[in-house]
Amino acid sequence: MSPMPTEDRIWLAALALFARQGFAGTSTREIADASGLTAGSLYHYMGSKDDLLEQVMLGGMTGLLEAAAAVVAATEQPPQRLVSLVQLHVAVHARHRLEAKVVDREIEQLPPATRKRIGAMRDEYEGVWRGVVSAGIDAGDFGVADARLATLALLGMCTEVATWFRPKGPLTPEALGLEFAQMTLSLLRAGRSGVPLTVADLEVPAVGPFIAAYERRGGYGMVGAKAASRRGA
Amino acid sequence: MSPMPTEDRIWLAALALFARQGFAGTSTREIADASGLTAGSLYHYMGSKDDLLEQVMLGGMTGLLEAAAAVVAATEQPPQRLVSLVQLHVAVHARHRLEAKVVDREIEQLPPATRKRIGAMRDEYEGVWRGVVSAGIDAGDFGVADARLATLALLGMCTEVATWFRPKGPLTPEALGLEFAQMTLSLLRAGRSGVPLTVADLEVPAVGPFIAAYERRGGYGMVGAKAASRRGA
DNA sequence: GTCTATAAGCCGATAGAC
DNA sequence: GTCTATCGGCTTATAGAC
Repeated sequence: MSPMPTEDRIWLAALALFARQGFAGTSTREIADASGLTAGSLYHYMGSKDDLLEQVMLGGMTGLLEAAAAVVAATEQPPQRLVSLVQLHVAVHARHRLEAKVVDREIEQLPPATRKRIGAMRDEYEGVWRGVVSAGIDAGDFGVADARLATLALLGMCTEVATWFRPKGPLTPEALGLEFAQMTLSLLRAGRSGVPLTVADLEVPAVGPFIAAYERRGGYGMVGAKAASRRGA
Repeated sequence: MSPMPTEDRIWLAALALFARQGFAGTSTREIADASGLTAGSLYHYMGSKDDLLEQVMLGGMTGLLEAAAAVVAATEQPPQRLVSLVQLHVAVHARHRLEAKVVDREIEQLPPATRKRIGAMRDEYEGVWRGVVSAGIDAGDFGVADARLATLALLGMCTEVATWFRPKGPLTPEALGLEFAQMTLSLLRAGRSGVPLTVADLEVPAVGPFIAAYERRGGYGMVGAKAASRRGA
């Protein structure tokens, strides 16, 4: 087995520590220890502790936005779109739960400029969901009245997956996404003329490619951005 | 207007700072500044920064557990029970969103002994919900198959309220709780022989007394526990 | 590419004056 | 009850040897 590159060891160590203890609760020495380095050596790979967080957040949000765009491009009707968005969000929050937890909880730790940028991306992502829910209500696909409230409820239930999912649990990320998609349709009272709509009734594209779209840019593996980070600084 | 007691100013300042920046991201000097004191004076009121967090978490979880017990005592059928649990949880997470956010996110920051204690309380609370969902499935009130999954989904959607609720928004905490209760029944596919059950069909006790049960012990106002904290130390 | 050594500053907490 | 002053330790980050 080939030894893991130092960059990746740092990335994974930081992700695990930030997810468990929070960004502010993690010292550079802890990251160094967990990576098998000393504190000073860390700065050969990263610009600063802040830069490291910025890259985690930017990578995660970029991946999520691009994957959501892929979902919208591959589907047309609100029910299919929403089912795919939920499957994607849940599977990503299960497969990459450490990264997702950091992205979801550490926005306030970013320096103001970056915080605004990430906040805007978060708003855009939420807007995609709300747009689909709204369109579904207008088209008579969903029986709920308040699109904003339903969207917030759905995002909440899907996002919290990152806090409780365990890889050794009974369900794979993809199977979990399917279960949550069904609960989503129930919550929205999806259906027409009193006949409930279930996931089984729908032709839904496979989630795999959407998860792949997330991992293409959103996953780890681009830690070698120290140069880019220094250029930006 | 009577000036706010120093204890309460410290409590509210710490709550606001812990909620926004996290426990680890907040210094005792910041708490002191926001309370109109110097760092040293803080220790006339608290044993340590850890003690302060412990009191927030213990107070919040105790309040939630006692209020949930009041719900269980005041209702009998699973649908009513769950509707009341959701109304309570949502209204408390809206009315006391700073405290709720801290309780929900800062468990890992506690020293191990306290962490275990709070973790056990959290498990107990989740167990109450799961028990009601399970009982409802067994009784034929709910159409979902997996009680564990449904419970996690519901707790997730209700807990996230603390992150997005704004007091100046369109809904009061109580009205929001009612909307979430309805979405809960939909998600669970509540009803019998194909006829959906709505909140309007149920006789549900008023939430007010349950919220009051939370606030009796769970709210702020018992900061004067420095003595108690010192006794314990 | 990794180390040691260290700078400069903030941290939680205490002592003691008033 | 609040202050000032301060301790020892830990923080992020850099410099320079190897």
